[in-house]
Amino acid sequence: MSAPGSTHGAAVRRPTLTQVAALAGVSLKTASRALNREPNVAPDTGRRVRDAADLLGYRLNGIARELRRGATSTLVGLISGDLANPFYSAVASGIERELRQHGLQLVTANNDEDSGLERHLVEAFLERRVRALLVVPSADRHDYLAVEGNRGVPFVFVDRPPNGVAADAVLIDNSGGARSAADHLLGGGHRRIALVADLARKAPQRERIDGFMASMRAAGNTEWEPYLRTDVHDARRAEATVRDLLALPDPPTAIFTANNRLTTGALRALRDRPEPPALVGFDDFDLADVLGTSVVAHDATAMGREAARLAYERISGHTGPARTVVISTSVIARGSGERPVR
Amino acid sequence: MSAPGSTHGAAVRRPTLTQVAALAGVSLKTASRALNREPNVAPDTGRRVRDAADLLGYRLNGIARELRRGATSTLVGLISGDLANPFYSAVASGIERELRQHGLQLVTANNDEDSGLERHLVEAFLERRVRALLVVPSADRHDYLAVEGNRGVPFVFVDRPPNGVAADAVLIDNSGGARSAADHLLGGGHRRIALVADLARKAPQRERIDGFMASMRAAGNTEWEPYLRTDVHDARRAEATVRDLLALPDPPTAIFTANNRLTTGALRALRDRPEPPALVGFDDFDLADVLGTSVVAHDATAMGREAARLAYERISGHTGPARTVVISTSVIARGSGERPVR
DNA sequence: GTGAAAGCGCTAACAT
DNA sequence: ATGTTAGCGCTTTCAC
Repeated sequence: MSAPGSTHGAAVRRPTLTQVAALAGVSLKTASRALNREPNVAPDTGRRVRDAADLLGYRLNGIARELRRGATSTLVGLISGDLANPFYSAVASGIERELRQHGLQLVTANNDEDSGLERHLVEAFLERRVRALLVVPSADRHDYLAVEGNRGVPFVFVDRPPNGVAADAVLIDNSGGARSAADHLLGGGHRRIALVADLARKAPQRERIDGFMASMRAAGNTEWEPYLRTDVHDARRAEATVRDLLALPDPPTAIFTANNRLTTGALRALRDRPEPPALVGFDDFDLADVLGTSVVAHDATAMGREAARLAYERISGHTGPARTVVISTSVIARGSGERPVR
Repeated sequence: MSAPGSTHGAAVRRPTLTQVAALAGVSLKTASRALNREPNVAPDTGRRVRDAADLLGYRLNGIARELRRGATSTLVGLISGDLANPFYSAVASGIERELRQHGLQLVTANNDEDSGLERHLVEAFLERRVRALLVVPSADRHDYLAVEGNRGVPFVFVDRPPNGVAADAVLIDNSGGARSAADHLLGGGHRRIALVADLARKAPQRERIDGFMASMRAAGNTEWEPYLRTDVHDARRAEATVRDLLALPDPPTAIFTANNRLTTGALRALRDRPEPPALVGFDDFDLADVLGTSVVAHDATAMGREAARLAYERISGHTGPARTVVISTSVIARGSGERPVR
């Protein structure tokens, strides 16, 4: 026996509009009109229909409605890395807020940084007839999307540019951000500056590396070269990498970490060091202020919001060439990046 | 003129199964069988159909399929607070991973801590015929859900218990966690212990407050009483509250903050203090190790995973009384909670 | 191994 | 102001 209010009685088939109409003593279409608050329904009829609906516990079948209205849902898909990474969750949060304003809902999926899975997810979303698809792509090429865009499903690339297909994108000024970090450290008199970066084949990392190098070149500095470390993919390896750097005979006097995970690892390695090197990290993070960590900051939530906005404009019928929105960066000096050369 | 590979040509209506069948020269049903890899299709026929589908850029219409199959989607809804809060995003990440194993997809929505909006979102999800609904509820009562559960949509409450309706739930051992934090501080010799808590009307906070008080009572300690601060709802107010506490004539020698946001605020207030009080925070967080912050930890991702598991069992037909899974906590000593009494 | 007909629950078009 | 008919794109009978 179920307790009163139990949510676990036997599943009862949901009532349909036909049943509501029958109970209210009106035709199907009248019931539809009444529940959708369309004009041309007598107030009394409307009330009778709504009472019948309440009595039966009727709830509109969105699937049937969507099929009839043209097989297009109110869903927008987001394919990204793990939401447990604060960068992705900040992006998702920005997207969700923007979409909600337009009555759209966000469906999220994690690509596990696997391009095969990513493609599979794209297909699944398209089958579900999402109105738009936002992707923080893991795949290196996206040719297979070209045919889709022409079928009216707008794509927006987030954080990483499209490759092999023209599509809207929202990107961070990676190169500029990296240059300003590098200049910041050069300005402090540093010459032996280490760069710890993630997978160099991903565009954002490549741009950060290139930006950093451009600054060094402009300053006529080549002393940084022995301290370049790329393809460091998680915090643990970043920690080990930084420890190794500091154990060198001529250790770097400053370190630039190219994303939030790497900064975390570096902070662990620098912990308890009496005379830590200067440190600037790409991506701001919670408690960076308390830790006194200087960063290249940007607004990930705004990035999500802009991506959702671009998608919404396409959904609303905007046509025209692909657009790219660039999110600016700024150096926030909190101490770690201003440590003197030792 | 669109560039080749442009995603923004005119929207072309998607081909239907009927068109694929016509092109392949078979009947609608045979095409359906072939694409769904059902038995009883000649290999050659199957190939012809799939070629036709590729040629047309056919993609199954999931909406039509779902309608025909009984108007139930492969979506599972999650209604929670802002994903920008790492607690919620960790929960979402755990849910998403678990659901994916079963071919289900996660749809997220933010309730903005507003019970009216929450109810609206519940209705929207039900209209979309989600298979299950996971909620970190903001509303205080959930009676209105009772009628829904009986219609076969399983509800799982996450982090906060259902009130007014029987439903599955995944909860943290808030009381036990708070007691162990309190005991930890008492064990360090502290007597004037401040408790900084969020909205006391939310169950998790109330339980943490009650657990803390129970420990104090058991230890015969009443000295903490002047230092109780509740309804501190964000990091900024937590920072101010802690500053105020420390400015008292007899400041507390230890502080217990009842969630991650409040701990963040407290850390800001304690920053640069020469002799900070002891601090233990509820909820673990990134970089707590670097900051040396002692916490009551629990596994938010596991919480999401358990919630998804409960939901999936209901979806798969499990009936029976509502179950509650309790996620255990543990104190992680990192220094801040072990500071001596001064 | 293949096909014809019916219908999921709703809304659009066209009566009345 | 209300009702009738048709049909969205698919899967499910049931027949061949």
